[in-house]
Formats: sequence, C-alpha cells, structure tokens
Amino acid sequence: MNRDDLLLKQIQPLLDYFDQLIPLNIDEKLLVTELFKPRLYRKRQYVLQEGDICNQFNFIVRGCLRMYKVDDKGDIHIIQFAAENWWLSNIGSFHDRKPSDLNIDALEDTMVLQISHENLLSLYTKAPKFDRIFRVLIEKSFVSLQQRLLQNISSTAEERYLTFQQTYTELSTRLPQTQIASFLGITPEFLSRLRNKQVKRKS
Amino acid sequence: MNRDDLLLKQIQPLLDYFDQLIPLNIDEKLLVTELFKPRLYRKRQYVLQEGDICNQFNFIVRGCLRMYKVDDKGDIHIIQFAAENWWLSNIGSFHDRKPSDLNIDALEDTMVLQISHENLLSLYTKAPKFDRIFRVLIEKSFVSLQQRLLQNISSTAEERYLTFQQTYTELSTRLPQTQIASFLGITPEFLSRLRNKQVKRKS
DNA sequence: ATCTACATCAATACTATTTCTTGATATAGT
DNA sequence: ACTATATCAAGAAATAGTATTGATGTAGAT
Repeated sequence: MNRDDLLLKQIQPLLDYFDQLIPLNIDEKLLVTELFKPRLYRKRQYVLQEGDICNQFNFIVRGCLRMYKVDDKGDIHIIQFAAENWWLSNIGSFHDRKPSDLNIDALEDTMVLQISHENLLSLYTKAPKFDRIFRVLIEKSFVSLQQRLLQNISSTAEERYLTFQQTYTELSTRLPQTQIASFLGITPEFLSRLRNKQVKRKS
Repeated sequence: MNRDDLLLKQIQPLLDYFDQLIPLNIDEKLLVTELFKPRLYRKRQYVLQEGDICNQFNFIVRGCLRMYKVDDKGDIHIIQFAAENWWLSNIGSFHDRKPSDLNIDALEDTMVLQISHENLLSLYTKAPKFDRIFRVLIEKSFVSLQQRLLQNISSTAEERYLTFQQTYTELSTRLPQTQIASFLGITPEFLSRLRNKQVKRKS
C-alpha cells in the first residue's frame, strides 16, 4: 500500500460520514483529503490545554476524548465525551481565537482527523457545501447538549445515569465509572451505589 | 493567592536558577516572568515530534523528559534525559528553524517553563545579560554531551552503566531500566544481567 | 425533626499495565 | 573457542488505575 492509499484509508470514515449527511462530489472529497490531517493521541494526552487557543476541529475515527473544565477547587467536570464518528473541539475558542478555558484529553488511544481553523475557512470558501454540512453537524451537537442540560436541571442522579446508559449504551460500559460520574456530576462512590441498586433490583 | 502570585510561584525555580548563574535585577526578572510560560506535559506526551520545528526552549521545573531518535528499524535511541533544573530542546531545529529529526516526550508528568524562539530573541535584545547566561548554560550542556560521547566510544556497557549511576545517581533509580538501557545503547535484558552481576559482586 | 439525595473520607479489593527477570539460543568480533 | 552482546518468549513482580464498601456528614424538602 503506498502513501496515498494509506491516507485515503485513514480519511475514509470521514468521507463516509459526510456522504451520509450530504453526498460529496469528487472535488469535495479531494479537498477533504487534503485539508484534514490524521493524528494519533495517546491515552491521557492533551488535545487542548486550558490557556491555548483551540486551533483544530476534531473528528474521532477511533478512541474517545473528553472535554472538561477544572474548577477552582481543582475538581474536573466533564462537558462532553466524543467517541467514534463524533466531533469535538472548543468551538468558542476555535471561532473567537481566544484562549480556551476548557481542556480536552484522550481517555483511550485516539485517532482523529483534524482540520485547522485556517484550513476550515479555506474549505468553506472553496466548497460552500461544507457551510451546510457543518451547520447540520453543529445543530446535532447543539441538540444533544440541550437535552443534557434539560436532564441536568430536571432529574436526579439516578435518572440521569439511566438516560446516560440508554443514550450512550456502549460508552456506559466502555468508560471507567470515574469518568461517567464526573460527567453526571456525582461522586464515583455514589455512582457505584446507584449501580449496585440497579443490580439488586434486577435480581 | 491571586493569578500573579501563582505565576510568580511557578516561575521561581527558574529565577533561582538564573540567579545562581548570574544575579538578575528586577527588570530582568520581570522579563523572564513575562516571556517564559509554564506548561504541563503528561507522561508519554510529545513535547516535540519529528518533522515539527522546535519552537520552544524548555526548562524543567519537575518531572523528566527524554530526547531521542527513532532509527530506520524503529528502534529508539535516547540522546538526553532532562529532569529538574535542566534545559532541553532540539537546539539545531530551534535555531535553524528547520524540521526536527528528534523527538522529545515526557517520561513522567512534567512541568516546564518554556520560551518561544521569538521571545528568546526578544529577551536577548532587551537584556543582553541573557546572551551570557544562555552561553554558559549551553556550555554546560555541551560539556556533559562531550563526556557522554567519550564514554560511549571508549567503554563497555558495564562501565557506561557504572558511570551513569555515578553521574545521575537519582535518575538511575528513578527511571525505568528500559529507558536507561536505551540511553546506554544496550537491550533492557542485558542491563538486567549487568545489574544482577553488580548485586552478586556486592554480596 | 426527619427523610432523601447526595457528599466525604478511608480502607480494601480488584484489574490492568508496566517493568523486570530469566532461560534458551544466536551472532559478530577477537 | 571465548567474550560481549542481541533476540525472543514466558512469567514474575511492581505499580497504577479503578471499583466497592462502610462510616459519617449535610442541605433542602416535607
């Protein structure tokens, strides 16, 4: 397999993703292949560190990232997980070119396809279809964020955990409970007790 | 503690380091505080990746970095370790602004203070004393590099290991043997046998 | 005032990952 | 042939990460 084939194989999941939203023509596919770069992050590695400007828009090919805020007490609050075929970046920092107050790091070894701010602008210019694609994609993220907020203001931890299990079935078994707890906004101990209750109820 | 105090506390080890070489006046200290940025790298995280231009000069506050070359076979050869109060960067790449053929990554969670190429030039211009400081500091690195080379062309693996133990007593217990082996240019297995021999000889 | 939904702390248990050791066998240079 | 070293594979040991449990505490709702 030569260099081009390898690159194509790495980019394929992203092309598939776009194609499913809105079919691409060959020129658009070529553009994507040019402008997105594959990159491997290893477990625990930072993708974005507080204080830096978020310069990449990330599409996850495999693995899992988390975006979180560290509060004054030093506690971590996970805003979002992103696994296969999800997008993640600090959109605020990315668009306004201002230092990020959030961190992104890898919960597993993670392969992403990333496009820089500059290249994304150039993509929009050269192929306006991507304006639409990225609008759709951000709307999707927006909706799931809204649901999460709603959940948070209206439900107990137990209900939130249940919803999490239903919405992200795979993640709920794949990720360490500590991470899920931090996502739900409870302590790992309490989550452990909730799960215990679940198990007992079933038997 | 407010933001400025925090920053000052983080920068202090570097100010102390400079002060010990050549005392700084208040303006110079202020410059250092402005131009060096603290940054945390996590274990295994890249500080510099082959192909990128080395844009930072790093002072290690705590933790440990390694700089290494990956050869055609994919084997790793460690050129330098750098722990507390040492400097590390790919000077060739840094000065000539050309892609690095070496990698730097973190063996432990590591806090560095780093100055960008641009800011270092500006530091030299604004406070020429730093020309002297950085000359001295590079001379020190140069000397230890020379000694290492001499060792390598003139000694057996066993002798090299002994010298390593004497020169970097702490590192020789702190770092995994795999890393030390790669630094000495032998296999971890062989290092294990050398150590075994040492232990037996003592008893 | 007490009940519910959570938190905190500490100890322990469990699991996975990393690191080290050992034996067997091979090779290149003196 | 001997010495210094490598390679490969298996297993042991050490460390780090994750989960569970008990005891105790607290704020807000009823």
